[in-house]
Order: sequence, then C-alpha cells, then structure tokens
Amino acid sequence: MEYADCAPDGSCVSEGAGSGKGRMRMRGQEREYKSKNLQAERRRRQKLSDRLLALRALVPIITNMNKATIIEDAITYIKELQKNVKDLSDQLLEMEASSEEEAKQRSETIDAAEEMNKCGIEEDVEVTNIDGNKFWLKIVIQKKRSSFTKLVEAMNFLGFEFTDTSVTTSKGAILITACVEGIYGETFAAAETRELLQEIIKGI
Amino acid sequence: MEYADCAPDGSCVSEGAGSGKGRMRMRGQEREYKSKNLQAERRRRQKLSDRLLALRALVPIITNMNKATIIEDAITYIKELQKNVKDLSDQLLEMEASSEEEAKQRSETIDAAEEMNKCGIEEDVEVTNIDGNKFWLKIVIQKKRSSFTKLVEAMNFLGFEFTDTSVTTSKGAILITACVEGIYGETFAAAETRELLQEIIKGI
DNA sequence: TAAAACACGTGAGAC
DNA sequence: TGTCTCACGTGTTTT
Repeated sequence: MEYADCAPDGSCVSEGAGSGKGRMRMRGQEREYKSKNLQAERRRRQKLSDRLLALRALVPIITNMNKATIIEDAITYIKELQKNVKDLSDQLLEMEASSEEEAKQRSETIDAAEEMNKCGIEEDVEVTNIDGNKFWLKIVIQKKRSSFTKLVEAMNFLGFEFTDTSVTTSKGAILITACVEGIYGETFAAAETRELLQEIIKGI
Repeated sequence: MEYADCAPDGSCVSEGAGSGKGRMRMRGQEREYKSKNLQAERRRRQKLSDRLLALRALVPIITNMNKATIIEDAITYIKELQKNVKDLSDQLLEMEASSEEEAKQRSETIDAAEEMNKCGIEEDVEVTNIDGNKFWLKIVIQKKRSSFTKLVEAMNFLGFEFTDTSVTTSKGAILITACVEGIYGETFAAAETRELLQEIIKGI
C-alpha cells in the first residue's frame, strides 16, 4: 500500500512522469512546486476515502469492500429505502383514509356533548328496585356510537337481561328506560346496581 | 481533462514515473506489459466514475459536483431516508394499534353472523301501516356496532320519529320493534317504507 | 495568481 | 501464474 519511492512527508525520490514545464524548472523550485500540489492531492484523496468509508458504514449490506461495489451497494440501498418510504407513506395514507370515519365519530361525540350542555341536559342514572332482582332503569347519557349496544352487552355479561326497553335519542343525548332482571338468582341492591351501571357507562 | 501526452487508445509518449523493475525491461515488452494494466485501470476508473454518476442521479439535493461532496450528499440523504422510514413505520405501528379495535369489531360482526346462521335466525323487516303516516316496525338484523343508533339517525333524517321502541339483542341478532311516525305530513305506503328501511339497513 | 478538482499512468500487493 | 484493486505523484483545467 505504501509507495516505496516516497518518504512519509511526501518528498519523492522518483523523477515522476513530468514531460511539461514543471520539469524544466530548477531542481529546488521544482520540488517545492510539486510538493504543494502533492499535499493538496493527499488531503483530497484522504477526504474522499473517508467519505467512502462513512458511506460503507451506513449501508447495512456490503457484498465487497471495493470502492465501486461500495457505491453500488449504496445505490441499491438508497433505492430500497426510497421504495420503503413510498410503500409506507402509501400504507399510511390508506390508513388515514380509513380512520377518517373514526375521527368523524369523535367529532360527532364532541358535538353531541356540546349540544347536551347547551340544552341543559345532564347525565343521569336512576335505578329503582321493582321486585326481587328486577330493576327499573332510567339512563340519560351522552350520545356515542354503539353506546347502547355496549351497555346491553355489559349488563348481559353481568347477568342482567333486558326485558322492556325503550331508547330515544334527542339533542345529543340518549334516553334509555328499561326493565332488567338478574338471571343468576343473585340479589343486588338498587344502589349497588346503580354503581355498576355508572362504572359501565364510564367505560363506554 | 484530456491527458496531453497520451493518445486515446492508451499509447503514451511519456516515459512515466517508473523507477522499478518495469523500467529495466526491453522497450517493446515494457510497453505491452504496461498497456495491459493501463486498460484495466481505465476500465476500473470508468466504472467507478459511472457508479458515482449513478449515485449523483439518485440523490435529489446536490450541493456540488465534487466527488467527495457527491458522496457526502449521498450520506446525508441516506440518513434522511432512514429517519423517514423509522418515523413512518412508528406512525404506522401506532395507527395499527389504534385500528385494532376496528378489526375486533369486524371479527365480532362475523361471529354474530355465524351465530345467527347457526341458530336459524333470519334477517327480517316488516312494516305495517297503523294509521295515516304511522307505522309499526319489526326488524331483525345482524348485530353490528352502532347499528341501532345509525338506524334511528337515518330514519330521523328521512322525517320519521320513533315513539315506542323496544330493542333486544340475542344470539348475534338485534330485534327491534317500534312505532314510527312521519312528521313532515307526507304519507308513505307500507311497502315504500319497508324498502326505505331495507336500503338503510344495507348501508349499515 | 493560487488553490482545488480531476484524469492519468504506474508500481505494488492480494487472491 | 495473471488479473484486479489500490494509492501514489503528476500535469492540466477550472474557479
């Protein structure tokens, strides 16, 4: 790797390939003139070599250590990255389009909440024991997507069955009146059932 | 750019910088030996130059045409691309996590459909005219998230108001019985209202 | 003019 | 062995 005819500081013994004016100068002047170009060229080469090394460090797949193949691998890597970026942004765009509805639902929910407040409707949960484990419910909650379904599911899961149910939506609120019956024979207090319901509603 | 002392085919007039054995050979042999290496070196240089050109073509922002700066720009571009890929995939991951619920809902819908079919429940829409623009509805549809809310909204939009409504979910199906009344004074036939309803349900 | 960038030919080492 | 790759010093061109 080391140039045999040159000392580390750049002073060369070799005559060089000069065939032009440089050769015609006096010996001392010639050496100084050449030396300046020499050092600059060395700096340039080293800089380029360093950049190439940095590039090689950045590319994960390296088939060969050659200069040309390093650049080639970098090229394929850049193409791969560009493709990745394109695919990902396409996918993301698709995702965002499909989640637009979700955002719409969220804004609807906010609108509903505002309308409720504006009309002075307040959320309310009332539970009255009718007979044994049979309760009459009155629920006023903010309108959300699928809130009624979720409520029914949760109550079913807890062992309650809806019998006579009435649902109305108005002014951003859902008004539910229903009779529910505990089907597992357990008996609940009205207050207990009310807390259960409020917990469920909080989760909706 | 062109080397003054060399013809395009590579035969050089210059004596070269040789200070080693190569110089000691006979004149004819020396030229042939050097020539071979010369052509190979030319191919190598051209290949490297071409790769560098291709790299330059791939990088959008080029501050300078220098070899070193071309590689430097490529390095910064690769870093930028890597960051882009990372950010995008993070965002996508987040998106997917938030859309998990949606997929869950979809699978629930499928489960509901299977359960309905297994239990022999069939979708049904019945409309009976009670008095003027007042109808009694009986609807059996597959359980989906927010289907009831959507139904009520659509009917409200078309000018119907729900009065006495009963909703029950069972075996993957929603059973709705209700009285609706056209509030804009228009009169609908029962069959017409039924078609309207089926259109709405199809859209849910 | 000086400095920077480039292409060139060449010797030496690696496989 | 020959072929490939590299670093080197140099002359020329460009800024």
